[in-house]
Amino acid sequence: MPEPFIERSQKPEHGDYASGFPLKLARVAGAKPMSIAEDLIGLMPPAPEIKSIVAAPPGFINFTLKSDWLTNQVDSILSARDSYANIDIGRGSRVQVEFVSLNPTGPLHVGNVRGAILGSTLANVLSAAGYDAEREYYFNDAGNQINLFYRSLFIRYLQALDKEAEMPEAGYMGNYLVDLAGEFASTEGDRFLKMDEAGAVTELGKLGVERVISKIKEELQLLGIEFDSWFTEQSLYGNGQYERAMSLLRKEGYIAEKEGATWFVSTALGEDKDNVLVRSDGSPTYFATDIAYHYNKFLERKFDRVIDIWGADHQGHVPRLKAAVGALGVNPERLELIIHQMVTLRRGGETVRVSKRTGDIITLRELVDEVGSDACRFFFLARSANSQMDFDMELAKKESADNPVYYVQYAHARIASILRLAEERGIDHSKGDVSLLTGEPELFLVRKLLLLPELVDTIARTLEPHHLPHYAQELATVFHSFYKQCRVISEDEDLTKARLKLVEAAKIVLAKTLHLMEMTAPGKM
RNA sequence: GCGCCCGUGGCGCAGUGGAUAGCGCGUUUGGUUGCGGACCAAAAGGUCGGAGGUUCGAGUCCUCCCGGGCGUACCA
Repeated sequence: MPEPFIERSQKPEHGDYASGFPLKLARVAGAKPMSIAEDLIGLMPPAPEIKSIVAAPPGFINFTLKSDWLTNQVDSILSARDSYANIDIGRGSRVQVEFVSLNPTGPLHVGNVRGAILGSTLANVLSAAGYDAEREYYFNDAGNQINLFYRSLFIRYLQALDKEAEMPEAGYMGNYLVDLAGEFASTEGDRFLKMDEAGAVTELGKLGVERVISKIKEELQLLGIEFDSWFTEQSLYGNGQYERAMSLLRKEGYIAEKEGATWFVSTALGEDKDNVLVRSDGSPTYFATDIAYHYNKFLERKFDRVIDIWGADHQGHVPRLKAAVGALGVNPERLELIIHQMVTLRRGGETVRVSKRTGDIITLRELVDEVGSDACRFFFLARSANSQMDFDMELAKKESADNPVYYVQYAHARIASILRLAEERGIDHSKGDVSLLTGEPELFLVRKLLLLPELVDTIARTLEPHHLPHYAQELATVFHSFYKQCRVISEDEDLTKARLKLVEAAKIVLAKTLHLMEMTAPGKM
């Protein structure tokens, strides 16, 4: 027996909502879809919102809403204002969105931008969907890479003070480290030369990490991104969480010692192979600390839902982390991973390498300076996380004038301009009668406005924010079309007031959409 | 080799198993002596990478093949 379902009609001719349920039911019922549709319609009680329910070949049921119910929604939008499209599917449950989480060994580059934009937008949408959403940045301030960073910085520091020193093998060669070391040479002087080298490397290194993190914060701000929490790997060791996570795994029988190392027996959970947790030299792997980190997320901080956003280069890590979370006694479905495909950056068709270690990078700052935050966000957001993207900076700049970004924002500016004019003329539309909005372009616009709450619902469930820019563009199109067909401020005072209400509602919805994407909604352009 | 992702008009992308596959850019043709022309209207342009299969119905699900990306570490 199939489950009944109803969905948005794909075309206006099919009403507002439609169901292909009779087609599904025909299989098991052994009856003709059309007659099932008609029978079902006969069983449905009349509803005040519904104008008509009709059967349509080959067996759909189409529902059309009443115009006065639709236009009344304009008043609802006006009274909801900024909270319009806020829904409550989350019921206040706690969800954590962790993203970017780049190690503090260098500045953010374009490869990190995609995750940053995805994560911040998702967190916004989840908040609107009634979740208590927390944005977290996790950074690795322990382990191999950070030691290498410490050493690299120290060598650059020595060089900045005209000492002979050679960079370590595979060290961080980027110019930013040279600059950073130069900064420290002038602000800190040569005081690190006077202590023992190991201490100096660590102390200078810590200063370096601090500095890099504050730069990362600044850069994220350029895209409007702020985090609620900055979580350090060190803290996992500081208060024993690492040990607790490991001993829990051990207690559950998922740990084995072999070949001089400590292993997570993921084969017991259907994985292809086991994974090393503690190397034979006694140091924990990234995997081990990631398990401890997720132990912290679920068992210490008790998030109901955890979303990690990773690049495709970490995709192979997903099954074993899920297995590990399960081994900790947490339902792995509570951990959701968004894997976004890689971004290749181009400049006029030429691929730009984005390796931190070789140093040839285009930073987030350069990207935002050249292309602009709004355009960046729209561009990156419009593509589904599953598809890889080429980002050509030349093209992005060149096309920006004909960009959907400006098309959408222009609609908002236009609306603002109309409302400004109405205000200048002293028109008070607060008592406007929305039932006068009977024209097709008006109702079409109302229908479009009503989609946003459903979109928030969809995105909160599917974690696919790329629908947002597409909706924004459709909404702008419908508004522009309405604008062309319906003069807002006219001699007809009552109609003017009614239409001003509609226009203001459109402004609220468009601004909300832009703000969910963390884009600006300009009053003028 | 194996695993994950992608392949949709010239280009860039949407498309919760459903009705005639959509949108932007580009191309062509029109449009305002009124609220912002950064706009609107219309047209041309598709055997949805290929072949099988499941289904009343497949761009969507399954199998195989082709092409591209990313993995496949006692790196992160």
